[in-house]
Amino acid sequence: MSMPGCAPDDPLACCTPLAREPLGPEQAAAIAPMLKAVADPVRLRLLSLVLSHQDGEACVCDLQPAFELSQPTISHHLKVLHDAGLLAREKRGVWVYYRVRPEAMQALLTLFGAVPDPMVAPAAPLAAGARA
Amino acid sequence: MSMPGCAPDDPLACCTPLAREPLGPEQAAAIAPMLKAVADPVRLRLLSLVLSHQDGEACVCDLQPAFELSQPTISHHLKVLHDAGLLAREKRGVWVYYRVRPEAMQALLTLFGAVPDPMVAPAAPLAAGARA
DNA sequence: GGGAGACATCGACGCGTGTCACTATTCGCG
DNA sequence: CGCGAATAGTGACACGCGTCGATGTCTCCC
Repeated sequence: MSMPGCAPDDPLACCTPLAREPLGPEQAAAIAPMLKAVADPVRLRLLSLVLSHQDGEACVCDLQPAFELSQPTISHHLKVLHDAGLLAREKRGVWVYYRVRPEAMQALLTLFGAVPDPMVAPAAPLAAGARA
Repeated sequence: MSMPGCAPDDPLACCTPLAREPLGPEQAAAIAPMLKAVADPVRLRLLSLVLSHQDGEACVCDLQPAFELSQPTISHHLKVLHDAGLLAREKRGVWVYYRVRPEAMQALLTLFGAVPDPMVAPAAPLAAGARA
């Protein structure tokens, strides 16, 4: 109970696969904000835009023209993504460049990752009940 | 299904990787509901519970005791997950069994997958995406 | 057939959140 | 050194959503 990963407050380091075991309330509450951050059309497009942009980074002035939203609104969404750990900020001159954090993507992949048969259950007499 | 890929209203069949190209407003609007469905602690736990339950399925009476929520609330969350295409319903006798739809999980994995480490794949049609 | 249990639906309430106009801050440039 | 541009913060408003109690529907069992 000490180190087995999954600090309940660090969804990036944690993110037990959903299928591995029943998620505890604390873990769920820790992970949900990251998903809430992604669960918005504008933020989804922002992520996609940053990912597909030159060198994988983009500043607000690059992103805003893609939307019909005010600049504070775009800034707000970027802050949400940043606070959720999905985007990294770097200020260069007058511009602020955003970049997707690979750990976050990895965490999401781990979360929804299928239960890979070869991955776990070495000695577990679990009978491998599922999908036999 | 035809294969042109990415019908804008079918996030399950669609789900272009976020990093592949900038997501269009319609696509983002189509995918967001599925993510919104998952972006809730209770629903996250419900998914996890169903996935880890015996035979990968569970009825409401199996799930409700794990929460301190009313039965209608649990039913509501299950409906949200069902409407989002994440859960399949099957009524057997008096009980209703829920099961996670693998296509949905696959769609989510596809969405967040393909994070370009080596930049782009030139014209490679083989994709070879999965970790093989 | 009637009663009991499992689950869904409905209507209502309160909080969270996406949006905007306005304002503040920070930096480069002349 | 002061002005303008890029970005973030603030307060307000409207809508969405999670929750509940009450009620409806269906199915099994005696």
